[in-house]
Amino acid sequence: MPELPEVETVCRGLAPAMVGAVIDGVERRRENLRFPFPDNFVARLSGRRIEGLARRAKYLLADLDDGTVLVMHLGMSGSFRIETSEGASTPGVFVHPRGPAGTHDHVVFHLSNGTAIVYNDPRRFGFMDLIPRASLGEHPLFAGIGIEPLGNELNGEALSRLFAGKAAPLKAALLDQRLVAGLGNIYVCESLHRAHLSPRRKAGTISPKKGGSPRAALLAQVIRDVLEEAVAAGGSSLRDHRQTDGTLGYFQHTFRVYDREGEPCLNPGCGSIVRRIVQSGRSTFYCSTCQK
DNA sequence: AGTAGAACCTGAGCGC
DNA sequence: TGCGCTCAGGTTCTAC
Repeated sequence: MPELPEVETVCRGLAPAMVGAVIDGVERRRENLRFPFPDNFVARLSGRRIEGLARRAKYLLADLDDGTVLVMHLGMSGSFRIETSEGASTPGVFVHPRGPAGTHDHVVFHLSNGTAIVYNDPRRFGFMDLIPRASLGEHPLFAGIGIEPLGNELNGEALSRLFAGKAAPLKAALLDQRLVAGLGNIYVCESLHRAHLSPRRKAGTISPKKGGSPRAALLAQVIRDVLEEAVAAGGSSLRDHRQTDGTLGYFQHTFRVYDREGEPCLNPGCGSIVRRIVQSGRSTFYCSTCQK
């Protein structure tokens, strides 16, 4: 489910409820998600004040007042919702659309402001960890992670440098979190279509010369554009993904290729059929006429 | 160096 | 109504 824009949307939705609040208690309803919870998870969180909430790549980072960071990854199907003490009839409170209430609600943070932050994750590919702020950068999760696509580091020169000499397809290189951190299957497909670049092209060929190229600069720019537009739209709502207040993101209405196999390419004057291929075990959608 | 495949899970959608 | 199959936003491992 969540790529960078979805995690950013979740972060912005949770921040008003979480930042400044004290964690009065935590319900941890199972022993593990993708990984076991860290030792003494509940005890280490209880009584802590949340000083900030941020996103890095696809991770949510909650800064606690004891110098640790609560790290959260949503996997494929994780989502948060905010519940107030007034209950489900309160405007803005997410009511799960189907299934028995509470199914797949694995963690609940009870906050001093009366709200409960509920983590739901049917497939349980998400995980949570507690890491000292001072050593976050050296932690295996973050050491060697790639550049932030919405930060200042992403430009044509950076892409050229990162992809130089790589024989892997552009699609695989863009999905590699060690190079650029935060892109997922949807936004890679969309970005490559906008940049008119084939997902099958060798990554090293976007910039045959050192120091960048118009092609690399264009790719960097469309990645930023696509991500920023998706964040502005509140993310995509594939299947059961929703924002923290239960409303649907609507960026999926602007997909140009993703999940459009067999439908016409939307580039003006093209009209070729969008194709689906499999790369690195993932579906790739693209227009073989427009993307070279 | 790359890639294919499998693994971790549940649920939706489809053909029959 | 239900069975069996494929697919799904992520990541990480093994085996060629």
